[in-house]
Amino acid sequence: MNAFLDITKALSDETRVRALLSLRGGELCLCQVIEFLGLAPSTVSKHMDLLHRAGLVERRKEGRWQYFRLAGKESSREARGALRWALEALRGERSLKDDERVLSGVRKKGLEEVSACYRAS
Amino acid sequence: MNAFLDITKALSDETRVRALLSLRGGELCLCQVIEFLGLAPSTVSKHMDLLHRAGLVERRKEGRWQYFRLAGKESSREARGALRWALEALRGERSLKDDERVLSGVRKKGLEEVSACYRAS
DNA sequence: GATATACTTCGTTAGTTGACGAAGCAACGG
DNA sequence: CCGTTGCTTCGTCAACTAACGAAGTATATC
Repeated sequence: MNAFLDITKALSDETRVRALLSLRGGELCLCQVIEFLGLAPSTVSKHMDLLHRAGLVERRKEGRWQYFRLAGKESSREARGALRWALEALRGERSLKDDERVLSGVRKKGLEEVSACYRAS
Repeated sequence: MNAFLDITKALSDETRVRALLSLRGGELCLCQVIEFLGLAPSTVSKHMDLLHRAGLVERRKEGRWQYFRLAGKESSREARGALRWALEALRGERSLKDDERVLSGVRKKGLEEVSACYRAS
């Protein structure tokens, strides 16, 4: 029940769902998610931590960068089931079209450029 | 996205999840859910309304009684998918064993007896 | 080492939520 | 009608949460 509630709570905030879906195209560095969402680093860090603790997202540290990707085979059965459902339920969601556009921009930039942008704000 | 968030928010509260699962054995009157949860009628009414608005539950009014049952074919594709996932994820959940016991007691009682009990509290 | 960079932790603040009880509404029973 | 009963609505309160910025930590780079 607790694992289930951790998952549903993680999925019950729009910002977190957008962050989760931003990983559909593959792994992203935290600074890329920050740029994508346009929120304060501390806020995004906390969101990603929540997604991770729910098991929906895996993290990988490489130097100073924290990379996140969607949960895979290493994650719990419950988290993978939730992820499968969420991705299916939100497939083609119209209200997320803008996000996809912004995201492809973020993905094209190098990490340095993204970081510079986040530094400037 | 809004429909999705309505569903995840509905599922992100333990009490609501317990109420939802209490309908697995078939339709229940609100007063039975009240007795099952042991909460104030106004509180339970609001919880069931939220579940209904998320599409996870259908309601039926018969005289003074409000009956609730799990979403069926009349509900949205999204709600049915969510329900399928939630039921599967929580199948056999150990922490809900007590609930099942209490629930079978509530189901055995007639509606009048349940109401009397709820009146007394 | 010193500086910068990527991220996290902490404290604050505004808005949300779950609980309750009181009062209201609707349907049945006298 | 009039009271009772099942449920809903409303106002209140305590607890939680998302957002921020400031300060802290860890990892490169000079």
